[in-house]
Amino acid sequence: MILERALGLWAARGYDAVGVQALCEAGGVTKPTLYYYFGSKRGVLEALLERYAGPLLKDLREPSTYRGDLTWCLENSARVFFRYALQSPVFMRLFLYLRNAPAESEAAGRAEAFLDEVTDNFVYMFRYAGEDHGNMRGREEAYGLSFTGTALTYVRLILDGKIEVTEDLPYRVVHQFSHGIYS
Amino acid sequence: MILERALGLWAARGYDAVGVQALCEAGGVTKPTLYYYFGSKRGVLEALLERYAGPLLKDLREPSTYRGDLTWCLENSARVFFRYALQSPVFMRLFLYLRNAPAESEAAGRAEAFLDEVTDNFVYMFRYAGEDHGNMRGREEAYGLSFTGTALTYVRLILDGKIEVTEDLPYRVVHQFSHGIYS
DNA sequence: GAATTTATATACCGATCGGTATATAGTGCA
DNA sequence: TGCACTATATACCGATCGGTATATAAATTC
Repeated sequence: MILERALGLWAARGYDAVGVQALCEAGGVTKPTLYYYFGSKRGVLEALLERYAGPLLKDLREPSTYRGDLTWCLENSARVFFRYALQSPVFMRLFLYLRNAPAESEAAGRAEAFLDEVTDNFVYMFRYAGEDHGNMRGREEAYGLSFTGTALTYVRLILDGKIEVTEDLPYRVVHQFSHGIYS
Repeated sequence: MILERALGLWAARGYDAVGVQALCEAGGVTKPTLYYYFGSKRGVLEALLERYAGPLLKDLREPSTYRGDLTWCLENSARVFFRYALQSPVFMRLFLYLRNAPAESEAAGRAEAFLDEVTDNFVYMFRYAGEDHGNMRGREEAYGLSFTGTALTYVRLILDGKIEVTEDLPYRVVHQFSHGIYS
């Protein structure tokens, strides 16, 4: 419950702008109680990431494991992202915020491992896929990074209500990524 | 000079994490002096955006004005972004940070107008281009948003040293955007 | 039932937050 | 010279920051 409220506040106003006192009031506890369970403000963020980013990483693992069908991987990975954007929009807002937070900020430091793990999934995926797609020669890494950016760009658009989430959105996004906007 | 130092501090640690006192010490002035010129902490951010984001918007205006050659527009717009990533990396870091900052944060509120203006450039560009490219039917807006995201994804990769900036990078990015990764 | 552990609250810590009241230097001009 | 104006500094404001010392209530164990 405290974690949910903290997520909401941080996603709306940012990590530094929401103090421990505000977290306590939102969660209906007092400061010593919060420090009893989490140890510090940073500890609350860590528990929060464990709770929410853990499942996302787990859900991404299977679709991002290359088994011969790159398009299947991309579409289903995108599908996971978009599902989270619909079902956990507040967490995904925090996710995007942390991903672009200044490197030396406390929040970004704690989130870095999680964020890198997401990207690494796709870099590895393209590395393995590259063995079957010779024409990607040497661009596997760039494609992994690029796809992560593309997927999260669309997550952002979904969160902002700029595009509608239809059943075929993963197909369209991956098709555009794979064959360009003219096809 | 104060603005430069403020830019550096905010880009490295975030707007909320760097107080007015720190800005003053970094700039070699005292608080009343800073408040004499800028009125408030928020005022420093506004002056900062005026100083740095203004030129970026200006430099984007020409390449993003559609005159019949969409590829030319995209490549030269990308070129502007990448040039800024190389020449003003600290500002571009702040730019990405502000673009993904929580909606209700003070910093994001002040930056919103600038950020929207960047995106709007490309949305308009695709709207006009759509008149010449019938097969884009109804996807002009999505393409404008998507291209902005793609360009900034690459800016991020450049800032993080993940990809090298070569002369043909704008061509490659736009080619991938236009024709996909397989071509 | 006594001792121990777990969980919660009151009240406080020094430091820093954004911002300002007040005083005083320098500067252009009559 | 004296007046107005610009520019800078000292010292302070109440509020909030992250975090804690201490006390006590509830549950568990012996």
